[in-house]
Amino acid sequence: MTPSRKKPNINCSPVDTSHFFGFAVSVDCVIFGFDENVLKVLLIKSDLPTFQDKWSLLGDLVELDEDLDSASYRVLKDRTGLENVYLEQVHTFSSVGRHPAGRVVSTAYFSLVNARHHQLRQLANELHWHPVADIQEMAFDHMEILNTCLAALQKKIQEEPIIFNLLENKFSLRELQYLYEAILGVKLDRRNFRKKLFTTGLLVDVDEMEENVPHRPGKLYTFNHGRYSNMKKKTFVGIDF
Amino acid sequence: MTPSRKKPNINCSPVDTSHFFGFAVSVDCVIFGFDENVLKVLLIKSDLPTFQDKWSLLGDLVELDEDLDSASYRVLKDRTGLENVYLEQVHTFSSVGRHPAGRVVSTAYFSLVNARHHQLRQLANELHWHPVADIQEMAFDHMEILNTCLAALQKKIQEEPIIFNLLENKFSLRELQYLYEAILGVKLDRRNFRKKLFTTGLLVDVDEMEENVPHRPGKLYTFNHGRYSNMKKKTFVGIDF
DNA sequence: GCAAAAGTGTTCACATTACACCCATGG
DNA sequence: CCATGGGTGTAATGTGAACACTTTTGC
Repeated sequence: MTPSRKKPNINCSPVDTSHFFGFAVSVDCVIFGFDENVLKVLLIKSDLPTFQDKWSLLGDLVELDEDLDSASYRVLKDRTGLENVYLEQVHTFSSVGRHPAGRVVSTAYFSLVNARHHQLRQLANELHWHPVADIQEMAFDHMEILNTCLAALQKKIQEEPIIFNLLENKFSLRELQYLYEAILGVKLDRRNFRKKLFTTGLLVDVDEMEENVPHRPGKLYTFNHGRYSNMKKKTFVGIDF
Repeated sequence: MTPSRKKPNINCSPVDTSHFFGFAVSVDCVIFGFDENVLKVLLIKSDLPTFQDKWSLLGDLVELDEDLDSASYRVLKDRTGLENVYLEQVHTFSSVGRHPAGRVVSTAYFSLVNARHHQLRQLANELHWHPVADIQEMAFDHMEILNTCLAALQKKIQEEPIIFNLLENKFSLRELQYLYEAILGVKLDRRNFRKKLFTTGLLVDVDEMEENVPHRPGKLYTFNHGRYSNMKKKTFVGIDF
């Protein structure tokens, strides 16, 4: 390869760069959901000969007139039917041989959706929820992408209260605690958990109880979006365990 | 745009994707240094007509046979002459109109170098260190990239001891404290700072003193790489203020 | 001797942890 | 009445923040 210092630089001088415009760019979405007290991810089966019958993340090529965030939202909307979902860019994967179709650089996003509140579209290719803990092998470099996004999720839920995107609008403290435990892979003390969550001031008691549970019903809460927006302006909101 | 659900998907089915291979991919490196008790960043002047005389980050187009990390290392080596520098991918920027030469998606990295221990190469285009705090305007979307990378640096130095990459091999506690203060934009209590740093066990007293300082010389320390590697295996090393 | 920074401990407030019993509901 | 989880408080420990004086060197 020609040393770049002998070559004009794209940020610096006008130059014929046509030979560089040979990349495709894609997004891959790690769509997390929570169901049956287990953290799940939405996967599809690959038909590519190279990865016959391996599971793959949901992704797509980015159009030439589209940015990465828009492409991710598009994938999410097309696959889950949901809009206004939580979506966060994590990392860009660029190994030279990572895609058999050619030089495809892919930016990974994770998103958090309510696994019960959406209808899966395009049920072809066996679009399904899979328990994250059970996944051992995937197509492309998607196992690495999944692991990277899971680590990002674990870190992020201890910094900001994005976890509520995975729950119904109303939820019990038990559901919330099981969700934290499922994502972090730890057991938490119930009393300390309740104390900490209440002191954040981010839970609103909606004065309703669980129904149809085979035990004493718990209170239901919603996430206080308004209060969180105010807090964010001033300082970060840590929820550490 | 055609809804993607009517279109074969790159992760799923073989498909003619040639019309997507029209992107260029670049890297932009936010190269941080510390000198005169000020956090600085290495910039170059742009010759592009659109951004005449604006300052720009160091970046380059990625070759078709090169991944993003390699491209960043190449830029760094070419510009600073340094190898084995700390380099970390931060975010990928993809606004449709962000580069006048065409559709260029750029992945931002920050890197930490010792601003005194390298020789600037390619002194054309006024390659120079600039105090981060003084920068108001830049070419392209580089102001946004710089701000994003600075925020990433601020966060990261409170999670892992990467900050030592900005100092000489031997440093005084005062230099280290001033560096934390410069990056975080806060004042720290000297006694508490020393206490905290010593309890990490990451400082080795090299039994030398500062020389040629107009005041009582302080002890010099080095960063305990070996101990840090061991700690990393077990748990993360937080340095919070 | 003066200016400048090195070096050094204690106290207080707050946050985190560990831990056990009674209560409400469904079956 | 039994199984299941809901709901509650306190004591001990650890962590972060605030704070002042003496010492060493160069000039």
